[in-house]
Amino acid sequence: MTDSSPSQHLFADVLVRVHRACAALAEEGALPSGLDLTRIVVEPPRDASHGDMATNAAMVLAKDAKTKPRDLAERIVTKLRADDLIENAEIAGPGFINLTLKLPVWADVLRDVLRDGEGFGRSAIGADEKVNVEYVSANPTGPMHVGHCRGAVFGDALASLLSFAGYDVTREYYINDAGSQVDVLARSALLRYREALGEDIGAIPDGLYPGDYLKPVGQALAAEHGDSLVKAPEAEWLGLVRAKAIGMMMEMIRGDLAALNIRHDVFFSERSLIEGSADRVAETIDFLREKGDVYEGRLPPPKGAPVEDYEDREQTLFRATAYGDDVDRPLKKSDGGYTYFASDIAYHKTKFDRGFHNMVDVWGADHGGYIKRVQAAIKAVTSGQATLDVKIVQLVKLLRNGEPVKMSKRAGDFVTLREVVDEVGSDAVRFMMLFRKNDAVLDFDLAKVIEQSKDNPVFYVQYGHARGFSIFRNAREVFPDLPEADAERRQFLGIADLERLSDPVEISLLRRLALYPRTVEAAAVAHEPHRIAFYLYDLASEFHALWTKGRDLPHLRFIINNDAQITRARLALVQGVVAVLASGLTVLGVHAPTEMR
RNA sequence: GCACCCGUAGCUCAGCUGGAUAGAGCGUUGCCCUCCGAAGGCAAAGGUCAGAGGUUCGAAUCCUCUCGGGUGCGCCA
Repeated sequence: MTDSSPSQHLFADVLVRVHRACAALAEEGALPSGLDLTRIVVEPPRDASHGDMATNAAMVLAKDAKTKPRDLAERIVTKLRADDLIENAEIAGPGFINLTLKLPVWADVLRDVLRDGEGFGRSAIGADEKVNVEYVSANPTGPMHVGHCRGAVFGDALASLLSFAGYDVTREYYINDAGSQVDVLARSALLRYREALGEDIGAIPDGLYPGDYLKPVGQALAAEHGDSLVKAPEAEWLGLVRAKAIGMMMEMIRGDLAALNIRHDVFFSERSLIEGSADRVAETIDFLREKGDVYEGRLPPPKGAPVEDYEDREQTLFRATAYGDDVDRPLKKSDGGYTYFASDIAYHKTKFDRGFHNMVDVWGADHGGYIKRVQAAIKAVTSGQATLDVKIVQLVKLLRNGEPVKMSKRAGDFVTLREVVDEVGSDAVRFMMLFRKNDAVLDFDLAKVIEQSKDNPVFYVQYGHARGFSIFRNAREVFPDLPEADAERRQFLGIADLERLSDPVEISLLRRLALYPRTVEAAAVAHEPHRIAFYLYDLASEFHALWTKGRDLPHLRFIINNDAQITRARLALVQGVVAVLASGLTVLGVHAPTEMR
């Protein structure tokens, strides 16, 4: 295969061949022209005995072609058999076409991997389109706790995945620094300030933040202002103390994120929407009002949970129902300030104004009821030109040996993210958070994730990578000059006689490698990074199995002392596995170790 | 009451956006290994995909209803 496609995507290549076969049939008049080919897929068969790949082309096209699926399959098969990639094509079941590829195809796949290394699997489907991924966005009122960490890891991995798939990704954090919560923060900090000046403040009153983490803020304020704020009225110190506290909280949060190997490109301040020369929230409301999407009106009282101080009044409403939401949503509070929703509309409008037509928000499960209104708002504010996909991450149940972990009172009744990362490491946290679909609740067992056993997926996958390097180290008895550096080693192994990899288990492993680019694209399109984690687990599993086979069947060992040729080819296979494991782990933000300690 | 998410093996979960005989790990049971490549291997049992209808060549997947669990429901973010 000399005309390797830009994506090194074997499944995409074969799909092209199938399209070509259909086009040829159309030209001969055996098929109507202008058929919709987009529903045709080429996928791995459930059972390996069915061949290397299967396509549903005949079944999908049969109706429009006004023929029976199996008859049409017959014609497509004739074309496909003439293809230089395809060894054999057979019809099965209701009209599946099972394809067996020519053996050299697998050597070509490995050649691609050896050429591209960790870049294998990189895709261009994103076409450099801009995507904004907003995640974490925790309130700047304290350190991050475990509840935040799943969304943080998920968002970060999704951003990496989209980037790997060819999107131009911006990682963004929305700082909620404008609501009443940050005023509470400021009042809490002022108390710590008085404490730092030597005053006995007693117990922290209800409604204020009790955590010790505000003590450094108090000390910093004392150092900067002496006792000048003690007697000042709140109006004088509030803004100043608030800014200081938010600044220091954000520093702390950035530190927490850094411990998880997470960084954002943009930290967007909610306050910046209304401070300074322009009031972006007012502008946005005016914009919507001109479109007729904002009006003054009344809302029926909410059902279910009774609202204590409910008051039927006329208010400023966004016509969310015109865009798929269940009720219209208020934009102003009774005190005249904007609702959080109003700010959020303006905020998402700035994303659009900054050129993002693709947006992804990562939220906690408790915000699920908020999705419709924000999507409605984005439709209104961008005239349908932008899309927002909201990914909900479910709760994490923190366990230790199966028992729920008690909350630590000191930090203010929550387990901090830092405590967890310090205990089990960023790799374990990240991988386990991603080894589950985002919308399923997750049990996270502090004891199990650091276990060095097959039962621990983090270890299992990382050990696969390390085992590859262990094989390289042992291989130096046969190839003393096997290079240490990745690129050189890939080149060294790339000249191996890869066609000698012909044992069914070796081919099976190569088939798995060929699946990687397809997995990357599917995961990126679906916004589901967990698919990468599961793929890596499967790949590692198959690699370990092959290694183990060498115990009973010495001829299958990677290193065959009296046969440098086959050893080199198998080392190339190991290199392929190592490269893809490293690639996937990098996408997930997990370290790929060269040895386990 | 309404909206959204979920329901798959004893347990924890995948299932590639509608494909073939629904998979994996744990647990259970039975063998093998425990010298040549430590952090084991092989195999078996185990299913009304919550239930009932519908859509079509074909449904765990899409639609409707029912049951069961979670989340949320002006002026918190």
